[in-house]
Amino acid sequence: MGRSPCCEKIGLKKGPWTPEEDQKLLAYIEEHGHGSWRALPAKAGLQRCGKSCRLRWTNYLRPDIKRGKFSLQEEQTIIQLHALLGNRWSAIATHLPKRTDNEIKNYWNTHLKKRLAKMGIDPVTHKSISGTLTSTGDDKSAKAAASLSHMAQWESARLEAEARLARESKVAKIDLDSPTSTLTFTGSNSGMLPTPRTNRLEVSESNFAMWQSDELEGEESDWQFFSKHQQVLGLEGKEKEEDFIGCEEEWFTGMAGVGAGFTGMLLDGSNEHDASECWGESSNGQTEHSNQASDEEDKNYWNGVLRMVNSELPPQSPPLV
DNA sequence: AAGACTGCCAACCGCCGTCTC
DNA sequence: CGAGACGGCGGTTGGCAGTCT
Repeated sequence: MGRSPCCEKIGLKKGPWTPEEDQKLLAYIEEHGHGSWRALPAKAGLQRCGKSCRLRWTNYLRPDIKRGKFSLQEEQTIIQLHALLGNRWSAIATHLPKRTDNEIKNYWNTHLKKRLAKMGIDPVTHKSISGTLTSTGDDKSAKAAASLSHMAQWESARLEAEARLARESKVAKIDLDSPTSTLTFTGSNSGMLPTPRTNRLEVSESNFAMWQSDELEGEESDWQFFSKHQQVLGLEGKEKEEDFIGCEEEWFTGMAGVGAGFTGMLLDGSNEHDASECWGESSNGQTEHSNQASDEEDKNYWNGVLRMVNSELPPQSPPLV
């Protein structure tokens, strides 16, 4: 037997919201807070499903929503985070203050995805569709893909731990618009909260163990990858974060090809010529040069991603030089 | 001028994880 | 411990507006 519908369908309005409905919802939430969404429509005098009210509020009426055109900086952020996280719009939205996951999702589907596809880049994998990346004669792309996957897993684990902590510390009213992002492993400190001072996420031993146990079912290299960085992640302080970035040097060199500056090329001018240059697809024997250039771009690119994800820097700070 | 086509985005749908009893 | 309630998330759709023919 399936779940009962979230609300009685009969008599409930659907479709676009009228200004009057918006006003009612807004007024009610401003005065009482949303409380239980299911109970809200009746209390607010709305012929709507609670779910519909929640959606309207979170995607449109909330006062801290920024509407309108996405800036170049925001586009960069979306593309870079999508490369890391995939279609995890809510996670991406946490790094874009005042933007909703729905808006980001729409923007990706209607603009960015098409732009990538037009340039011959698979919007899902962020790799060249033509396969040029995997036919460069070395295993860089394979490494890169693996590394990207690792990063995604790593970030996923972080987000899960973050969400968990947010739940555990609801009373502490963590500001969800300021996502924690730098992992710090602690000892047996299961209830530890992120400290307001550093805005760091501290992963308790239990959370970490849970993640680890999941990983055990995967490739050993997954765990090795994480372990390798754990030492650095466990350290505190900005100088250690720099150590971490530095330690990524080796990893970055394996990243050549994946996302090789495509953010820049997307934003600077979305034509195939640019794409070819950035992807080192030129057929005139300048591959060596463009590989070097793209190595450098990769470092900048992924440094940007890491810095953004590890939001020691403000989310709006330029990830690319 | 009008019908066809396309792009965009607000809103809906259904699934999933967590909470509560 | 299991079932139902609830909120959140991502995929999809419907309708409007703009553009093309």
